[in-house]
Amino acid sequence: MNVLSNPVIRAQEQSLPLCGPGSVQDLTHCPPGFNLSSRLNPAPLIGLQNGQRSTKPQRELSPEEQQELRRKINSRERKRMQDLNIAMDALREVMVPYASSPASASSSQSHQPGAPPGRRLSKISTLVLARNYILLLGSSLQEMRRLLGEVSVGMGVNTGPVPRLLLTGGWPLISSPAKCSLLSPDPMEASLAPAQWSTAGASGGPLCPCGVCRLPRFSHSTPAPRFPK
DNA sequence: TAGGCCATCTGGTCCT
DNA sequence: AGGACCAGATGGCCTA
Repeated sequence: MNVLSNPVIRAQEQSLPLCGPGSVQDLTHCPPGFNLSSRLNPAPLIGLQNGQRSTKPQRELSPEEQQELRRKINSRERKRMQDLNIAMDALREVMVPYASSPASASSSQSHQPGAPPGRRLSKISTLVLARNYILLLGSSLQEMRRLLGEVSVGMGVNTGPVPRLLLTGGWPLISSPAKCSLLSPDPMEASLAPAQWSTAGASGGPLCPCGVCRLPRFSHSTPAPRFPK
């Protein structure tokens, strides 16, 4: 989203009231009886008897101070989310080559002017894709270790030039249970054939039914060089 | 028009 | 006390 075009942010920068008359903030964000004062200085917290949480009386803030504090908190949270999005974009940038893009293009979704056509990966797609890619790399590493071990034994060589790290194993494969196959693919199965991401629209492949990842299932295509040059 | 995705606000909780 | 983190709520935008 274009930050500069966001009315709320504009209001923030212009110190417009978030709620109440003249506010650009939607009224639904300001429920009936909205009272910033009561929010920043809440009445005795639910579940805490006799205000056990704070023994010190909260300093009473003037409405202006409350607004200023709220603006400050909002700004911090906005910054935090923007930093998170920057990191997500960096990850997305790395993962995009490994995801096939649908035919449809979205100008607003492709936030980069020179970005290739196609929809950009959603956040959850980026994360799931990255996770599976990491697992795939781990599987490849394991297989490579195995092959190197076979070669070493076949040649009657102990370890030779083979890096110890490769032979010692210890790749931190994730073994925690997950709801869907995409979120917990069998690493070895994933290593058997190169995985290819497909889209439901393009390939007709079934979407994952778990409702969490909302991504197409892995589909194995014809073997391709595992380490293309 | 429904659903997906997203940004933002907000209050609560935990940590330093 | 202040900041970081989190989750729920909400509205906007876009696509099928």
